[in-house]
Amino acid sequence: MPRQSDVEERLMNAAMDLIWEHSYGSTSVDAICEKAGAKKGSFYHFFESKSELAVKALEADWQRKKARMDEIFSASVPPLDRLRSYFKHVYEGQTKAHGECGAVLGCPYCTIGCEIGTQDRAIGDQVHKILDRNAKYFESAIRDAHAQGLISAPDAKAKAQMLVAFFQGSLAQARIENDVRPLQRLADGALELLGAKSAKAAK
Amino acid sequence: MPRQSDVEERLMNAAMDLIWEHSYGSTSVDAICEKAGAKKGSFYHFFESKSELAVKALEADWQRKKARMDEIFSASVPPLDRLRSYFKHVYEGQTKAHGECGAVLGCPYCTIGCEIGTQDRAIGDQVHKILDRNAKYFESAIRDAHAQGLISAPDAKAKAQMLVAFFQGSLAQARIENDVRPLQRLADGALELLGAKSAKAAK
DNA sequence: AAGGTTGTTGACTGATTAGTCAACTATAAG
DNA sequence: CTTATAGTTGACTAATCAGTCAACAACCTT
Repeated sequence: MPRQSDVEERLMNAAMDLIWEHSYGSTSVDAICEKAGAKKGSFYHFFESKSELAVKALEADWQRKKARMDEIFSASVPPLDRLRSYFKHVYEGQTKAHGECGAVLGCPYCTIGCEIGTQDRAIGDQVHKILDRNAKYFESAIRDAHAQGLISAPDAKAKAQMLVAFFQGSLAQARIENDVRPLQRLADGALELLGAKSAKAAK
Repeated sequence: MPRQSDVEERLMNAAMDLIWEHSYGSTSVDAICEKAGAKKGSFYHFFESKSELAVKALEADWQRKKARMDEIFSASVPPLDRLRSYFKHVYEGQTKAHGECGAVLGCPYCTIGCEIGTQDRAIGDQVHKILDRNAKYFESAIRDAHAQGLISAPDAKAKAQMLVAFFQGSLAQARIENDVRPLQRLADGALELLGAKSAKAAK
């Protein structure tokens, strides 16, 4: 097997960065190639279209984050602490990105999904799939919290969807306002939404 | 004063329709002109750029909706009923749009804001302003509900922001999944989030 | 009916877009 | 060392993009 290269990975990373910071529509293949230090011919050697790149880049991005998710949502951690520490992690990540690029960027999946979900089914489905995976972590934490009597959530799936909506809405708000403040109260708001007994008491 | 025309209005309406259904980036000035039955020269007679059109179209869109908002959020209506009937109104509007164009389109403000808020400050600020106006309706309904002892919300503004996040998140979810289901439980979810005493009891 | 203002037209520009392609090069297996 | 394969290159389309412009038409005021 001849020459091995990391151009494919560099292209996906560059694409995620640019699309997240700007948007899918305003990110050109040329710009992605330039940022990745690759030529257009290489781009189309690895991907058959910009759309296909987006789908694969989204998947790769999720896979990169998955390990961290598994750690944060470890079953060995008390369920509400999982949520607390996840929201803290998100807040810190957003704050860091803000420092680096001067803008609060919100959730890349939701932003891309809203932008082109109605036009490009492949990308829309990919985003949907990833958000579902994310919701599963919420769902099992909620189910565990219910089982332990920490909250009352007989329908864990429905509660998880509500929590995802609140979470994604907060991220969208933060992106639009270019302000991390809506994300500061993410954990408290989530616990309040779940009706956690000691929402305010818990430090 | 010579010839009066409705081309300006037609252009703004066409722009909102196309941008809402597709996206800002994938909506060309040519497409807007075609849908409005106008020529490009006319476009640039009324608007100095695509960005300026977007700002004005957003404002005009909000002004069109404002009367309905004032009616729904009338102080003569019990506060929680205002929210209930608003969410019902949104659900019906989304269902209707779905029937007409085959896709659940979510909130145009949020979608546009997420897409280009980081790139075009004028559009981002306009979206921010409109979403703030929307939140004000929630806020006063929540404050009234608190005053009447229907809910406990000492900080009405914070609660309203949470509600906006949940609301916008649900709309984003619906757009991404192309499914109105996340919007069916909007009213119930909102009342649950607000800790309304008779969230489930109320029909 | 004259003149000035407002609105309309379509052809135009130059930049940018996604995507193509044939020739080229590096490499690892035989 | 040979050769098939994987990866690289840059020049190339053809379409589309936002925006320009000078000439033209309709209308109100006077």
